Amino acid sequence: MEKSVSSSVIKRLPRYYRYLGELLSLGIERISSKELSQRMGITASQIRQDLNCFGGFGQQGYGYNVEYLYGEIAKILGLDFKYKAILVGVGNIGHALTQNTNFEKRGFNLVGIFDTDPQKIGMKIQNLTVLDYKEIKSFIEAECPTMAILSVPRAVANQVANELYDMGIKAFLNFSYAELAKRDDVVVENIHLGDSLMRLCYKISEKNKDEV
Amino acid sequence: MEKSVSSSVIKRLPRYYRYLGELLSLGIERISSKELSQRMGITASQIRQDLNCFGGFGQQGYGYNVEYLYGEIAKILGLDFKYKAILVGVGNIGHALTQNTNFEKRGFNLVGIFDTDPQKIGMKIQNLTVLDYKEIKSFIEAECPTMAILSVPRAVANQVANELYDMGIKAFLNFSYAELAKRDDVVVENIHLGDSLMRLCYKISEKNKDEV
DNA sequence: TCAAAGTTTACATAATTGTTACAATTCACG
DNA sequence: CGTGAATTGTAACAATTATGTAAACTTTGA
Repeated sequence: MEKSVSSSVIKRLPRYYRYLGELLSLGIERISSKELSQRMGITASQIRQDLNCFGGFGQQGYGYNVEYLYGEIAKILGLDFKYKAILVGVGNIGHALTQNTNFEKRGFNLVGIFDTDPQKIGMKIQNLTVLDYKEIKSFIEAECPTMAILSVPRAVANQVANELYDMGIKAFLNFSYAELAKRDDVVVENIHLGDSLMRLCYKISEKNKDEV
Repeated sequence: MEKSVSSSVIKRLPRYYRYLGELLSLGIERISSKELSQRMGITASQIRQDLNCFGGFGQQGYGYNVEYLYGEIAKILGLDFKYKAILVGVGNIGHALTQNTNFEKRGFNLVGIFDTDPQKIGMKIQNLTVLDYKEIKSFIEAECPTMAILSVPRAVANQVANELYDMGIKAFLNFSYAELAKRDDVVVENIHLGDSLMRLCYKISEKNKDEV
């Protein structure tokens, strides 16, 4: 097994990808770590070191080819393979996600939407129909989705996650305020909006202190 | 000026707050760093050191009083003061936010909602009416909000942020895919859903590699 | 009242992460 | 085709962050 790459590096990868995508759409063909560092506000050497974790994508005296690097990072992130995803819980956040997020460009393919609320079951969202949560087991058995977007109330989050786990889902994008119980064979990305708000609140308070 | 607390510590504070809130609702009066560490999955030593950045909230031989510590962290985060916030852009995400997020409990008070779309202007959301973005200047002058939740399309994000900056807003919760230009006197929390998806994609891909 | 058990605090140590510096390489251009 | 400027890749160094632990303090129970 290769030496694993530190999570600090992984966290930065999507940001590199984002910037490269923009450069690409601007028609820029090549970029040096120095110029990219200025745009991104991090040091050039960090960029070089980060990228070197995965191989030498640059060329001395030339820099990095934007299109090539963009493609390589996509491969590293695994965006070239489309994992099937389901959305569980059509709350406002869940609904919003389906509209705004371009899953296809980020490694996923949304194949099913589920809820328990009779009012929501049957609704058309994008090109999908909201299904009854009761049917989720047979759906998962048939479709074998890899990932579930969990957008259910806090109180039931862990229960639902456990049920899905037993049905074979080992990856979650968790929007619920609850913290999912940790398991070795499960990967989770949490999006805790409340935490972000509180961090922002802290920053504002700190800034105000300094100014007084 | 006191020595500033590292951002690693700050990032963890909301999570402590969340766990303490839960303990509180469970009626647990006191907790040791050891037990909390087991629940949270981090070392006891880190918990103690993190908390000690802000003062000695614990008592040797006793542990930490949950209610007291909860209150102290709220004070540190600045949640006891309610900053006025406005929502700019009633996209799906923006709309969802107003429904799901309990701003009041996280240091903010939502006082205005703005959009440019005539179809949305006039809509009632919670107890607020969506106002025309054209009116935002006079509104800001009158109400002096501290923070803006930016939920506008990528293409206009930086322009809107600049306009708001000129009107006096120096704190942003940014949901747009764009990266806001950095300024010294502005604080920003970014929520890049796409990045989270890609990180999750990476984790899934890595896990699959290991298993092969 | 006293001793033992438990726990924080404070600090020393270890591990991780980021930066600096420079040799090796390539490009650009006359 | 040769020289100089540009740029990466990488090793050594510095800074930050996390962990382990001894000393001091508090509670508890007999």
